[in-house]
Amino acid sequence: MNMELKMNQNKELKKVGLKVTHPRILVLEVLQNPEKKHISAEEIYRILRDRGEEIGLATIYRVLNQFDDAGIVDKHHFDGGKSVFELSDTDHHDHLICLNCGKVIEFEDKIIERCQVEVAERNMMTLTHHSLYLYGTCIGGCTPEQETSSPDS
Amino acid sequence: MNMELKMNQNKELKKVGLKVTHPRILVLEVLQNPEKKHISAEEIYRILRDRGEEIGLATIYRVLNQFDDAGIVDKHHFDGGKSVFELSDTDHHDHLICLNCGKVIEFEDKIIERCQVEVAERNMMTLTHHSLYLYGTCIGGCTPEQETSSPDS
DNA sequence: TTTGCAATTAATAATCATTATCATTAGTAT
DNA sequence: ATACTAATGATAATGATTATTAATTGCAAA
Repeated sequence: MNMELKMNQNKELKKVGLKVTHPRILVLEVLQNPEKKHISAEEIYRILRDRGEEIGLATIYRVLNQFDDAGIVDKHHFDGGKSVFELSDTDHHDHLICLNCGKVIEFEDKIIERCQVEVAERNMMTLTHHSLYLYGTCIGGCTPEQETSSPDS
Repeated sequence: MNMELKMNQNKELKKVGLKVTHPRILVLEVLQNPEKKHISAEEIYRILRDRGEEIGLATIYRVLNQFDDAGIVDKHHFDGGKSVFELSDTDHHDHLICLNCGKVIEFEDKIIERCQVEVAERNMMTLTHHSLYLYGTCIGGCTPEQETSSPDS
């Protein structure tokens, strides 16, 4: 890991009022991997342990929730049990998930966003947030166990 | 409970290839209450026990999952832990939930539906299903612990 | 109707993801 | 460097859901 990244991590943590500790840096580091932007606590734990780091699973959960509260990660509930987390440094987006290969595609749809606000207003409610997950299958086939994502519209 | 309802329940169960048993009728009965269309396994359990019925929580879960598989109920994952179930005899709809009073409003938005399909196609995927929950607060205030719902658009 | 048997049930133990506890350790402002 | 509070790791606890199992029950055939 290069120096610039570490600098950014420190600043990031200080900015949100969290002490710069080893576990927090490690978790941030894993989250910054562009090959795997959506990852569960358990997976982060495995990756770090395999790398030889001494870190507890409870700490991962604690740190992830702190990051979520601080607004630097987003927590998602895709179908199938466990939560996944992703750095929230990009703009808001929703997710499209392949049920075969697990690929996660990020997308943003202005029309959908606007309609949601309208639906809320029409029902005398103020929208605070939403959760939208689209599930489907890759056209033309795909092989299990991938993960890619790049905002799209 | 009147005779007509019981008849319908029997037919409903037979239609999907499930034997007509006491627990299944009881659960269907609770699900048919229009005052509380979205309800958790635990809540169904409490209602039936309070009514003096001898039924196990595990049975409720088993029956609800069978109903879900059979397509006669829909399972939802609103924010906050437990799943809620609802009879799927109405058309497809999504949900708008008040974070203060818990009110659940059903809505259907053709534009959102169409956009979702387009997003999937644009990304070379075939949409199989989706999960969309809007969270907000009632305009003008509301008191905790309600539940109402009626399809809207 | 009775019979026989596979499907279903109740109770309870087990599991899975996540959170709480608590004694120990480590940042950081002074 | 010191002190003091926040953070950590290990593990127990929790809450929701599922698996197990012995006993029961719906129901089709006789």
